[in-house]
Amino acid sequence: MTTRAGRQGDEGVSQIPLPALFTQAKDVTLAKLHWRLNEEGFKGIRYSHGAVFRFIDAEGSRLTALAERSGLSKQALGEVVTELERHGYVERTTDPDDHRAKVIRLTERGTQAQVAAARILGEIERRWAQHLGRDRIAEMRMVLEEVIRFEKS
Amino acid sequence: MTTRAGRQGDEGVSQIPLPALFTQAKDVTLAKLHWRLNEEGFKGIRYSHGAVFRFIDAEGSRLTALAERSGLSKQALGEVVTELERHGYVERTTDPDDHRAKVIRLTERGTQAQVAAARILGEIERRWAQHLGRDRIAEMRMVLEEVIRFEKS
DNA sequence: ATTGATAGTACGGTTACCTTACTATCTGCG
DNA sequence: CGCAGATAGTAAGGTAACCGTACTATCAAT
Repeated sequence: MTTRAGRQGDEGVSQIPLPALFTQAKDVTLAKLHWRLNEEGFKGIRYSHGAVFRFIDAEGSRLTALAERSGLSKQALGEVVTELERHGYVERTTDPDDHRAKVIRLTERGTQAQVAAARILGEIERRWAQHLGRDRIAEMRMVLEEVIRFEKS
Repeated sequence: MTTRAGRQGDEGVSQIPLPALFTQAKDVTLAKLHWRLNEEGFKGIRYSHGAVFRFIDAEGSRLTALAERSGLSKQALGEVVTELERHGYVERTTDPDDHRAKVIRLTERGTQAQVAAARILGEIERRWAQHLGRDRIAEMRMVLEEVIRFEKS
């Protein structure tokens, strides 16, 4: 018995803790995404900006709506929007029907970035599927979703 | 054709982006781990403290060694150690052979926390295995590791 | 017209890191 | 031996990504 696994109650055995595994997976994926975005000329986009790109409506959304959908506070989201505005990815206009509210809308460039990000993430996943197995990646997705749902309930 | 998937080039389709999936999986796992630790009386342990618990040697380790293993800077790790010291989980003693260096060692309580954390993570994983399938969780682990290795190379 | 809710902003705080000095100590060489 | 250069750790200050608690502007409803 040199290095055989699976004695009896041996479960995980893979030594590396789950949170570290998830964190590293997230990190390598995001690193690649942002590297590619930069490569394609979408400068100044950072991790936190995803909260806007992921949840904004085509016709624009209110700050409060984006905050709720992303689970961030209004302030946190406000800062993100300000940065994206500075970089020309979104614009803030006062809602004509409600002068308290502002509508945040993707600019042409912002839409391009959104499309590019979705495409790049798709490419990353497809490359994984090619190298590690299409079914295995699909399964990983499903199991991750189930795990999240399970722990949240 | 109501809601059937798998037309042609349809790959991920699961709408939720991979980084979000990984992040949520990490978050729910860590939330549960720290909740349980607290429940068992291990107070004041935070996410970042894992860098010490995961990488420290039984005979104690130097700050520099822990920093290297965890990928953090010496300063970042120094702060973490200071906090763990305040909470009584580790102690810092000057290395008798090299007075520049200090040896960081788990206290009795620190070792208990380390053991508890490992046990709890094992329990979490076992529960997933019971509810979602033992093989599926094992596969998820493997695929995650492969994905990480793949993107890092 | 005032009162209470709502949209967004301002200000300050926290966590988890980082970089750039700096001090103390050790090691090797002339 | 004595000093140069490396190494261990600390100090100071900065940044990113958040948070909560005010506060202002506006709206809606009596």
